[in-house]
This record gives sequence, C-alpha cells and structure tokens, in this order.
Amino acid sequence: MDTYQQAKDKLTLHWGEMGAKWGINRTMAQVHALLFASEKPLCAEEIMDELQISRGNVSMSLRELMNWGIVTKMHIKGERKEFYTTEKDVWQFFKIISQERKKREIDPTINALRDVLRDLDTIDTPESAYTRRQVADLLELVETGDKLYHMIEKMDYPRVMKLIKQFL
Amino acid sequence: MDTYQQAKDKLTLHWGEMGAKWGINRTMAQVHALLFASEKPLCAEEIMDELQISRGNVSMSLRELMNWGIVTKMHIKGERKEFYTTEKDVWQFFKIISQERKKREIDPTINALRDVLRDLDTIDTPESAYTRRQVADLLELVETGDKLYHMIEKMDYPRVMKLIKQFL
DNA sequence: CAATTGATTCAGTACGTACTGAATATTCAA
DNA sequence: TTGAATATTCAGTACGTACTGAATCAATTG
Repeated sequence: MDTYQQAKDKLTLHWGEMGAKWGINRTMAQVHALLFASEKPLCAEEIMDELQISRGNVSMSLRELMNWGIVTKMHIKGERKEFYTTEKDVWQFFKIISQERKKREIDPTINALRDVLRDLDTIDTPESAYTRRQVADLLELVETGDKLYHMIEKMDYPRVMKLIKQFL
Repeated sequence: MDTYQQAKDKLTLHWGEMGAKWGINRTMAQVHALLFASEKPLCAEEIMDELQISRGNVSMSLRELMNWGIVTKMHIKGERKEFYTTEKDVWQFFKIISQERKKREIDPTINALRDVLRDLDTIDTPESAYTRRQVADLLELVETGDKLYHMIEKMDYPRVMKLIKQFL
C-alpha cells in the first residue's frame, strides 16, 4: 500500500473520531473526509472500497450528509452512476455544521429552559426562587451561544482571524 | 406531585438531552442539572430518588463529574454521608466544559492533522498536492478553534457580552 | 472490636445506534 | 420493453455504551 493511501486512511480515521465526538456519526465523518480530500468527485463504489463498508452504509451516510447540506450529488457526462462531492471551503463547511448544531441543540434547549422558567414563575418558595435564578443564568448562557452563532454566520474567515489576533 | 418537582424533572430531562448531544452522557448531565439547581448540596440517596437511577449509576456519574472538575464532594458537619455540590457560576462551568472538550477533541485532532500533513509532504503527485492543501485548510480551521478557546479562557462574562453586542 | 451505614466496584445485561446484505426500486441503453 | 447497471431500503444483527444490583470495601459509632 502506498504512502498516499496511508495518509488518506489516517485522515479518515481521525476525522471520523472527531466527528463522532461532535454528534456526527463516525462513518459519515469519514465519508466527508474522503470527499473533502479528493479533487474529483467519488462514486459509491470508490467510497465502499476506501472505507471498507457496505453498499447500504455508503448510501445512508451520503443521504444523511446531503440532508446536512454538506455533500451534493452530481452527474458526470457519459457516466451512468452518480458521483458525490462536498463543500471544499472549510469556513463554509464550518458554518453549515454550526447551523445544524444550533438547530438541533441550542434552539430546543432555549425553548425548554424558557418553558421551565415559566413554570417556576408560578411558584413562590425560597427553593424555587434559587432554582429560578440558576435556570435564568443557564438560559442566558445558552442564548449567548445562540448570539455567537449569529455573529459567526455573518463573518467571513479573514475577519474572524483578525478578531482573534486582537485578543492574543 | 407538586409543580416544583415537575419543573425540576423538566429541567433534568432537557439538560440531559443537551448533555448527550455534547458528549457528556445523559445521566451525568442530569445529575449536574440537579446539583446546579439546588441551593443545598445533595447526597447520593437524594439523587437516586430524584432521577430514579441505581446507586451504582449515581456513584459512577458523580465520579466522572468530579473528574471533569464540575462537581465537588463535601462533608457536612454532623453528617456521616457525603454531600455533593457543583460549580454554580455558569461562565465558570462553561469554561471547564470548554477546556475538557479542547483537551479531548481539539488537541488530538490537531496532532493527527499535523501528522497527516507531514506524511503528505513526503509525496509529490498532483493528487497529494490537492489533498495537502485541503488538509492544511482543515488544520488551520481547527487551530482557529483552539485559539478561540484560549480567547474565551481569558475573558470574563461581561466582556464576552460586550463583544457580542458590538457585532449585532 | 463488631455492627451499621454509606460508597465503590464490576460482572452481567439491557438498550440504542450503526451496519450489513439481500430484496427491491430506479435508471438507462439497446 | 427487456436487461444490465446502479441506488435505496430495511429487517435482522452486531456492537458499544450505559445501567443495575449484589458483593465488597471503607468509615464511623457504641
């Protein structure tokens, strides 16, 4: 096996680990890494071979990645089978991931905490007063996360870099 | 069951969901929510009852939370059993979580990507050149995340708020 | 020191998610 | 329209993580 292949294997392996810790499943992240690292679009068969996974798994992982908006299906002239490619710009990629995580994690949590807060407002005991304050703080934190998301969404990459440099 | 209890249940339920999506396991996050919302420290038995989980599970969840540095064990004068409490300041809490996630996710990924990059430097083909560029971009993104962590670490809460307001 | 209370450990198990591969559907060329 | 190539679906299963509860360990008290 050549070194290029080894490097690719190492990349998909680790990007898979990283993905798993980020709520994207391991295989999905590996498929993404593969497409991301490859200049030309890949077909299902190539992905199967590279990652040693089943046809069904490739199909489902690609569908899920397309749902996330990270991968797109494309036709290649003269080819019968479908090819797949991914967003190649890392910042764009990061924004899509952030958006999805906001939708799945931040938004429902904000709703739930607001709901709890409303419930606590109908009670008047010393312990509920304390809890209310704590939950309010928690909500504020999550809302800050939400605002941070909106901030990132509007920024371009050089701007983020510049901002960070100011603080280091 | 009183409304206060219902509110607490709702809180632990949802904070548990949120935690699960953040790589903290559900029960751990629920235990944390309970301690966070309670003014007085709680003992293992109280946690068992509130969350309807086994003694062993409480013990393991608390240990893990203590490993993360979010929960501390404390003695109460005249009491034989141990009591547990958690960091009550949300910003402090957030910093601890961020630190842990950086250690578990960002740092290993940076190492892996650097490693891959070194491997790719020993090859000289058109496809490896493309891959090299992509991996370098990915690494830069993750390193930006790392820098963001260091930025947050140094800031206090009011400062973060102020910064965000500037951008909205 | 025994007895009692409480904490910890861990083998066994439950449970949920991810994966396979065969059956089915779809597309396209002849 | 048929057959070949490709894609999708999904029932069954593998696999890993989380949980239980009994056994064990530790601490405290009389």
